[in-house]
Amino acid sequence: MHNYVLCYRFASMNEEFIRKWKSQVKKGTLSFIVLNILKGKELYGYELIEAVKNKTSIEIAEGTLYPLLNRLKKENLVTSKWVEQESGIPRKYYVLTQEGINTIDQMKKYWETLEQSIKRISS
Amino acid sequence: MHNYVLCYRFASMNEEFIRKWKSQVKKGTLSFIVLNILKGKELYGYELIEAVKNKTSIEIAEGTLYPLLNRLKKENLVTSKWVEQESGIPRKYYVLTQEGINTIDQMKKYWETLEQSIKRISS
DNA sequence: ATAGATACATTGCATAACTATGTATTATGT
DNA sequence: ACATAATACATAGTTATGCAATGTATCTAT
Repeated sequence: MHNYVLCYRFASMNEEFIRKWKSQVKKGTLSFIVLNILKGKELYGYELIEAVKNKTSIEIAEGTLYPLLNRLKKENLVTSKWVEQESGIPRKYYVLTQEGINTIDQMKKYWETLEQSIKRISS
Repeated sequence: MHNYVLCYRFASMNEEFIRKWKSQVKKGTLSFIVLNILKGKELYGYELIEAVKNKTSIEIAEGTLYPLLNRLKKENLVTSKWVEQESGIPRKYYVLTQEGINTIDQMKKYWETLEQSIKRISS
């Protein structure tokens, strides 16, 4: 009985660590992912959550995305425009700026170096 | 004159964004990197800073590494042992635990999925 | 002797993901 | 008709972690 309890505790500790780790990995990668998705086409916030999930299996909360989009806007990497709908709530579409495009290029360079380094040491 | 000043400001804003972004990318990747380096052999703290720099070009501050190693220790992913030197300050060597090895495997699976997703959307 | 490298460690700040919560509209099921 | 879920925006507070700054102590080279 004691053993079962202990096993459960160790297992959940590890899952907890992995859960927190995945959350930390998102810091930084998420802005890179969102900018890359916006490179293809203009999307609105709620749609972006679905797009990120479909393209990367990463599930993000609304409380994560909206502040992120506001930061990107503040940094002049994206702009936004309200678009009225025939029915329903208006949508705020996000558009990459030229500075945003330049920034993605710099991010990509760093990411590729990092990715290859990690591939070397983790194989 | 004004133009020069403006250009400089825009450039530095972007560099500042990239600098902060790189720092964010480290959150999460760094623990994965350190664990992977320790998989090969036991290292002490100061040596790890050099190893990370050599293998990934990532420069980390001591104020980053030592708290990180303490967290990994607290999570039972590594243990440490003091090793006296013939001359000089004793070194604290870090050793992967079995739980640490298991955790790396789980991290690796997540990382590879993420890496491939990002490769798809960023190319 | 003084500077710099080696080797450990902690404190406080900034950043960003996440949970919880809030508002408002539309669609769906019973 | 009414409740529930989905759509669509947003913010406040909590938590985790990188980093600059600072501190202690030893060894080496000039």
